[in-house]
Amino acid sequence: MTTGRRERKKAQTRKALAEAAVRLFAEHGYDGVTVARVADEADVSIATLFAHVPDGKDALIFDDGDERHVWLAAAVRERPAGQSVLAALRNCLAERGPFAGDLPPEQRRKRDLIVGTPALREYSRRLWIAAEGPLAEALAAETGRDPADMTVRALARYVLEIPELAGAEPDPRAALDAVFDLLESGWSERA
Amino acid sequence: MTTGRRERKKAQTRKALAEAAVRLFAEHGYDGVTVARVADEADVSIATLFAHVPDGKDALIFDDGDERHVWLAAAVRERPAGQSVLAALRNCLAERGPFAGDLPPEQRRKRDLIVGTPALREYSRRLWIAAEGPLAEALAAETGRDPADMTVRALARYVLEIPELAGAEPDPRAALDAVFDLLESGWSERA
DNA sequence: CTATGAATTCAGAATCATTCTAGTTTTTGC
DNA sequence: GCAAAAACTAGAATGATTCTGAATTCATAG
Repeated sequence: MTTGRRERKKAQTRKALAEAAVRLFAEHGYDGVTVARVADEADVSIATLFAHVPDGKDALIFDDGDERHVWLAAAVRERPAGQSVLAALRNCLAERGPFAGDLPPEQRRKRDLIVGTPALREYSRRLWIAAEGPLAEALAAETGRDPADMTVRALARYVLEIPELAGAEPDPRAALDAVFDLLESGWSERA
Repeated sequence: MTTGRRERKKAQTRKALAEAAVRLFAEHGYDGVTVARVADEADVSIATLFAHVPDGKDALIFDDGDERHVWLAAAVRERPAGQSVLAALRNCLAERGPFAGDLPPEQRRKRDLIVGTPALREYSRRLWIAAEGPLAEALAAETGRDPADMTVRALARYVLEIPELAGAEPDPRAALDAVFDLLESGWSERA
């Protein structure tokens, strides 16, 4: 039921829009490209562009980004026995987003585009933060707390803030580790 | 030199804009008010409105917000002897923003407006985050570290994220304390 | 006091993102 | 094949923001 011609075409158009946007943004800069130009390039009308990307211009290049919360919660729930939830999240993040090691040049260009464009960085952050609720629930479930516990919510938020916080550092992986260490041990530990 | 008629008029107009905006936003909702309406209410042209508030509609009601970084850094630097930097920041935040105890009804309305309006909340967060650099510097100076140390930057960021994170909780003050406790002791302490 | 240059103001046009309208074309389920 | 649902489109409308070019006001050196 998710594989009719309809669904296929929809996904295809969405991808065409994302690819056109990445190409154009990379070449002329985010502000140097109008949504009309992207629509043209993908050969759809402006109205159709917004039908496919209701969150607007920022969201154009984020073809995916709707399932972060799925694999984040999974990483917490299905971690190896004996591993802490934070260790699981650290490993999970280390492979994703701005922390991934060597990417194909295509994806590297896209990552650089995001990191170097405030509007896109901001939207990327929103995508991460959108997983706060689900992640907090998973954390609460795994550690036997109330999902509304402020401590759990704060931890979820702080973890999800890491890509934006550490993603632009010269050595993102080292930065990632430093922040996780802080979250694990707290500040007073090292004062 | 900062007290000519010019400066006075400028501040006066800025305040008129902020007050008009708060009143109209509170009455009709953020999206129910156009900048043109606010300009009218303050009896200036649209162009003048943007000259006074270059950051746009979001920024209209934040007449102040440019000196957070000053009193934050001061709170850290001039804390009582023996007090930790985090304790100083906790006390400092406890009196400000969404955590302030009993406010005059005027300011309460404004605070509720911000908390209840996504666009304003988001802009408020940006104002807090803008203090990250200065706060990180102050923290580094006080604890003998490199201001570019990721740990210091992360701590600054996490502290500044607290108003947005805990400000809408039923008991903001308790939430504030919970988050500071997490930052102080770390997660593993309570796993 | 007054001329002059900097800053402020304004009306109105122009851009651009986003939404709305209303009508046309596909796709799907039967 | 047919009717309803879903997608598409051109074009108009809205609203924020910027730009232009011409007044106005202010500060102040002379």
